Amino acid sequence: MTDTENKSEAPAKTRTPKQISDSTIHRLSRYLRLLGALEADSVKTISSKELASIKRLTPAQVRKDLSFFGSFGTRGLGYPVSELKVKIAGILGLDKRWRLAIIGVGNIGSALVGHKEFPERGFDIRLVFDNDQRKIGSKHKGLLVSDIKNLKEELLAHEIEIVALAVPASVAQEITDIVVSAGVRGILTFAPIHLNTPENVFVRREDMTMELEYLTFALSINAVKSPNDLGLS
Amino acid sequence: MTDTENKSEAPAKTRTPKQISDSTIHRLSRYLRLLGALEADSVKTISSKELASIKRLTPAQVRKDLSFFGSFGTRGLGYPVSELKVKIAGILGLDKRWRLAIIGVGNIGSALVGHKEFPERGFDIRLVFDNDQRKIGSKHKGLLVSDIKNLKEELLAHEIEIVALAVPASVAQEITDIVVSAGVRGILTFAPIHLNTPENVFVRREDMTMELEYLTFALSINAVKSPNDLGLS
DNA sequence: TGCAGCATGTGAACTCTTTCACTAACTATA
DNA sequence: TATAGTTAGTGAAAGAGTTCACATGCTGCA
Ligand SMILES: NC(=O)c1ccc[n+]([C@@H]2O[C@H](COP(=O)([O-])OP(=O)(O)OC[C@H]3O[C@@H](n4cnc5c(N)ncnc54)[C@H](O)[C@@H]3O)[C@@H](O)[C@H]2O)c1
Ligand SMILES: NC(=O)c1ccc[n+]([C@@H]2O[C@H](COP(=O)([O-])OP(=O)(O)OC[C@H]3O[C@@H](n4cnc5c(N)ncnc54)[C@H](O)[C@@H]3O)[C@@H](O)[C@H]2O)c1
Repeated sequence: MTDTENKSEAPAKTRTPKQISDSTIHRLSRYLRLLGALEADSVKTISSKELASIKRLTPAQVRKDLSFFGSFGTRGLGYPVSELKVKIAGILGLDKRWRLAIIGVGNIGSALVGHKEFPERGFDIRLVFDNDQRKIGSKHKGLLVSDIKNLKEELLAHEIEIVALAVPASVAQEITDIVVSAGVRGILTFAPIHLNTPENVFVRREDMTMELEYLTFALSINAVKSPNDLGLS
Repeated sequence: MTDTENKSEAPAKTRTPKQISDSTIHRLSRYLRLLGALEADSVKTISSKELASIKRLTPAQVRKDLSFFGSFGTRGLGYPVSELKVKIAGILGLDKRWRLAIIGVGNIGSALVGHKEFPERGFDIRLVFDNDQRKIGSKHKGLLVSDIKNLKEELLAHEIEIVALAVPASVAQEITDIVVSAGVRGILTFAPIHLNTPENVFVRREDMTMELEYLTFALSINAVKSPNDLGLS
């Protein structure tokens, strides 16, 4: 920790390094998707107003998000589509290809293995693991299923950077520990439990039940109260 | 102080009805999961401090979340596990079973159909749709695949309340329009595009690519800068 | 019954995020 | 070259969400 001498009585001259928020990063992903579509349509420039139209965002939001990373637009004109796309990709770390492994080739795991969008966006699934003898050694959509027993060695050998965890919750933590010991610092998990990991490992959870419960909450409130608002979308 | 009897029987004069945040609802889901596990272990009471340990939450956060909905604990003791579980389930609208339909029985769709946790948590998958003639009429994990042509009629007939959309992005919007016209007000979508829906329809998006890009952003920053902080977790 | 200890519930402070409002800067046109 | 029109960039204000801090009120025990 530490770093920054900040904290004195200085009223912050310039919003120093700045902390980038969770939501800003997610929005960058969305801008990127839209820019890809625009580029395919040969659109040359786009204004913050048009970019904002991809959802219920405001032009100011778009400009602020981008301003954290630099000045990419031209006043009076807008942003150059192709250029901005490259910039955002760079910000998100997508100027390189990433090596992934899928652990657990069950319902979710196989869905991931077959997903065409991943390689298109820079994610190469290099390894697939399971502990089921019937699956190990078999080809799964072109990928040989490896034995979970060799998890650490194979992750290291293939220099895997990100792992998608699609195993039962009961074994998610123990597998996580091995994954972390293999130097993997990015985990996308589908198990509905909290994973304990060191500070420098990033975990994102894809929790469908949680999202469904968000919907039931919203629907229940709305059924009882007024038919709109509550700010949920 | 406390709330003096203003006019009417309106509670709280200051902090008005209040808006419940997105994050509070998600945390309630997580509390609920933990409470289920605790109940299974015959734990009788739990303090906000212990509840907070499920992640990087603070006891104050837990208490604040719950306080939006009432006073469920006992000072000096904590919260009664079983009782709190029922209360939170009620808040989230889980005191009833919900009728779901899955649209698109491809990679993701079949994963959802086979997922055991859904029925356990109150979600009954009643219908499954596809437009592929080879799939229509066949049984998929016990469920007959319906023809997408009959979407609206079947949704209405079965009084479907929530739909999970697992179709290609290219057809997601048109299917959404039909779904909405059938009175469905909750949608969980896996297509990586923004869906246009009326105000009173709630949409939640499960976007794996976005989460992966969050990881690549975090990993890139960390590779370049200091090996910790930046507030990302 | 009284006392010590403990954990809730909550206004208030604080921090983070979004929106506002204005200036700077470029394009297009005449 | 001047001028009108447009839009990015950005401090500052406003709005949300989180954390603090403490009084309140319960439990358990002597
Ligand atoms: N299927 C869904 O729609 C869905 C929805 C939400 C959450 N999830 C979660 O995603 C995870 C995976 O779900 P699923 O439906 O794919 O389950 P699944 O049972 O179909 O697949 C799990 C796979 O993991 C393998 N496995 C089990 N133990 C292992 C081990 N120790 N090492 C390696 N592999 C092991 C199994 O052999 C199996 O292939 C679970 O945690 C589940 O709760 C699934
Ligand atoms: N598979 C993944 O891991 C993954 C990851 C992220 C996002 N997604 C997204 O989830 C969605 C589904 O992905 P998938 O991998 O399951 O795709 P898929 O192609 O395996 O399945 C799509 C299914 O939808 C059906 N379908 C197509 N058009 C239809 C129509 N008009 N009406 C009804 N059914 C129709 C197809 O027959 C097929 O069964 C896509 O939008 C995809 O981008 C998938």
